[in-house]
Amino acid sequence: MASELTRTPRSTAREGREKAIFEAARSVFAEFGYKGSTTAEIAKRAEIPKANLHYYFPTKEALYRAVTEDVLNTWLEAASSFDESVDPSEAIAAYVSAKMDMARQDPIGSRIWANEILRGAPVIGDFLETTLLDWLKSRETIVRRWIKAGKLVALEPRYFFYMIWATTQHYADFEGQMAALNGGKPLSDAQFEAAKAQVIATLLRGVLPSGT
Amino acid sequence: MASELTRTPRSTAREGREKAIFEAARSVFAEFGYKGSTTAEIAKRAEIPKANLHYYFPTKEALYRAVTEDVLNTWLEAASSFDESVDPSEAIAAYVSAKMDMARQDPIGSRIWANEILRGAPVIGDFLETTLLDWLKSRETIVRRWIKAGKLVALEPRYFFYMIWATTQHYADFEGQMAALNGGKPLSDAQFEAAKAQVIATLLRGVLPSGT
DNA sequence: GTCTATAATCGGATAGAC
DNA sequence: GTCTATCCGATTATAGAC
Repeated sequence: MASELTRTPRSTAREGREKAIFEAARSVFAEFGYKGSTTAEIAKRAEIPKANLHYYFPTKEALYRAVTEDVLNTWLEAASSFDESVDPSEAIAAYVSAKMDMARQDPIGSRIWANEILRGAPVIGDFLETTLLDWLKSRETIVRRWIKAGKLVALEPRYFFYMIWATTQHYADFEGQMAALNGGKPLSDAQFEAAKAQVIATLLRGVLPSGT
Repeated sequence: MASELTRTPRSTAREGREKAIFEAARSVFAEFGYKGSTTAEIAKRAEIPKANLHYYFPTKEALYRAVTEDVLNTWLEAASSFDESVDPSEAIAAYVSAKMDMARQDPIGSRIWANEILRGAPVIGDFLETTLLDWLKSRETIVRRWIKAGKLVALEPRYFFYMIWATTQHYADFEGQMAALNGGKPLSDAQFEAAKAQVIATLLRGVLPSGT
């Protein structure tokens, strides 16, 4: 019938509401952390009654876990950009660039991660000890190979990755501080691109041998 | 009398309890942020009844403000280490070293700051826009002078300071993540000193002209 | 000054009407 | 599927005994 053809399919309506709740939850969890967030505030930002939220996500923790899992998947996607080149300077530039773009496009995801670490990582602790550690170890091997080949100065790869993570995620996690120092306005696209270019340049200069 | 001489003076007893509450509050606020923290948990960690806490600090917010103000003072103390030398390489090394030591010795202070920024800096916003911005501007002037004198490569000073802040504070804010990647144990003193030396070396190499 | 008891409110979750 | 009404434990804060 007409109603069958014109109305939004049931499953799509559900997906739309779930997505609204999900996005609202992301913004609240990013701002207040798990404990400081309330289902009432999430429901308010999703513009639905609180009870309705509990219909789609039975508990606050289930909603938090769904949000967190999504953040980890996004992180892994960006991580893959490290592999796309064999030359250290290209690999590092591509990875840092991807992480900077991620900080710009999805600062909320980065903040959810930061809040989770700050409270002791009760939910993503396993991910850190397994998937993340595996990723890190395998990339450390690549970096050590570069060092042996004289393509990179001698350094402990792990602390170099920490430096990359810190610097890039700072543009997401401390966006508010940067805005306060920028006349109350977030970095413009031009400012951000300048920052990104400088971060890449300083990091590369810091680890590539002289005269490269 | 004997009791006058042997017992802890009244003011000292008060100071001791205030300090216990203060330290407990620091650890709780650092872990859960303002909203996620409860006065009950703070009282528990201070090992006093909850009502007693409210005697010394009338409200949760008053306690939070006291804790936050202390963090800002500590930050400013470390900031002064940037001035102690005129040579860029020495000034930068001294500042980064001081910030790294701060991250190691007072990670809680750094985490309180991070949590405050993550929720939009409602309490320290004024500090950021006035004192911190003034500090940053004056140091940018110094850095620009070095660049003009050929002592530093061309760069936007602000993003360089962001890089220093990000990298050093990462060792406080993401200590939990680093521990998870280090077999569940925090960085040893030796590991931390190696990281600190590498951070300084990479940053200096990244901004000093070739052959310095 | 200290602490027990409690008021007042908030927050997570559910029952049950529609 | 949706939402109003509500339960009940948690949380901030205070009153008032000691």
